[in-house]
Amino acid sequence: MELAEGKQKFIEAWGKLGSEWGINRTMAQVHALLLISPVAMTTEEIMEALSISRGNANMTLRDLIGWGLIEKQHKAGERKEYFYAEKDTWAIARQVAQERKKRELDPVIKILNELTSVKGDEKDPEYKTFKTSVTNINKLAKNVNKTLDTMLKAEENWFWSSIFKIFK
Amino acid sequence: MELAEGKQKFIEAWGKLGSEWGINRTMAQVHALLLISPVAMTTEEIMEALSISRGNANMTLRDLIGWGLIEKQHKAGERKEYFYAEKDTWAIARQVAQERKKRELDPVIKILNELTSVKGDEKDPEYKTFKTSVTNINKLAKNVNKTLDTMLKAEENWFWSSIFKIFK
DNA sequence: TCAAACTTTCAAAAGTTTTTGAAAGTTTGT
DNA sequence: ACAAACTTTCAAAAACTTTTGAAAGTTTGA
Repeated sequence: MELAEGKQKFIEAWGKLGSEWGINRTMAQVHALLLISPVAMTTEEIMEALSISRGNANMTLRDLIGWGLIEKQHKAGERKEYFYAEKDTWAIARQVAQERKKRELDPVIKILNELTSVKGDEKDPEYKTFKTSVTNINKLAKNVNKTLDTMLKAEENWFWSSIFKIFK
Repeated sequence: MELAEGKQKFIEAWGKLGSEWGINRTMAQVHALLLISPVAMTTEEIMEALSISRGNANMTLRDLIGWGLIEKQHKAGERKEYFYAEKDTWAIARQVAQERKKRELDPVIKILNELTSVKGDEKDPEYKTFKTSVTNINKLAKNVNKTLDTMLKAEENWFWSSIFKIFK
C-alpha cells in the first residue's frame, strides 16, 4: 500500500471510530491528520487537506484544544497559527478518558446517588426492583470510576504491565 | 424523593448516558424501563409508559434483543409477547463491551494491521511519523483488546478484585 | 377458511447535528 | 490611523438520525 493511500485510510478509520464514540467525525479526522503529520499545520492547510470550510476547521481546532489533544504553535516572524497533535498514544487515551469521565460518568454517578435515597415500601415489588437495580448500577459505576481515576494517574508501562500480570 | 419521580429520573439519566455513548436514546430508555420493572412488559405497555409509537417500540425492542440486553417471554395462553431485561449489572456491562468490541474495535484493529504494511522511505519524515503513529496506536488497541477479552471471560468478583489488587 | 390479535415494515415527517461561508472582529506593522 | 493578515462568529443550509403511523404481514383458534 502506498503512503498516500495509507494516510487516507487512517484518517477515515479514525473518523469512523470517533463518530461511533460520540466524537464528531471531523474532529476525529483533523486529529488523525495532525497525528500523522511530522510538522505543525495551519488552518488553511487543514481545510485544504480535508476539504472542509474555514468555520468548521476553526471550531474543530478549538474543540480539540479543549480536549487537550492538540496545541497551538507560534512561529517567530509569522502571523499564522500552527497546530500540532500530542503524539504519545497513552497520553491521548488518558486525555480522552478524563474528558469523558468528567462530562458523562460524573453526572450519572451524582444522579445515581440521589436515587439511592428514594424511600418506599420494602414489600412493594416495584420499589424493590428499582432499589436493587439502582444500587447495583451504582456499585458498578463507582468501580469504573475508581479504576479510571487510577488509570489517569498511572504511567503507561506501569499500567499495562500490571494489567498483564493479572491477565496472563 | 418519590418512587415515581425516581423512576423518571433514572430513565432520563440512562437515556442521556446512552445517547452520549452512541446508543440511541429510546433504546436506552426502554432498557432502563425494563431494568426497573419487576415484571415483563408488553409492547403496548412500553409504548404507553414512554409515549413512543408502535413502530419505534418494535424496532427498539428488536435492537435490544440483538444486543443481548433483553429477552422475550411467552406467557401460556397469551398471544402477546412480554419483554424483560437481564438484571445482572455485570452481565450487562459484559454484553455491551462485547457488542461494541465486535462492531467497533475489531474493524479498527484490522485496518491498523493493514496500515503497518505500508512501505516507504525511512528517511522521509512523512513516512516515519505515519509509521510511528500507526504502530503506537496499534499497540494500544491490542492492549485494550486483550483486556476486554479477559473481562468478557471474567467473573465480576474476580475481575474487580484483580483490578483493585493492582490499584491499591 | 376466516377474522381477531398481534407484529413488522417503511416512506414520509420531525428532530438533531454538522457544515458552510460571508461578515465581523482582532492583531500587527508601518 | 490604516490596511493587510489572520481568526472568530453565527444564521442558514445540508446532512444525518430518529420517530411516526398506517398498511401489510403473520399467527392462532374456532
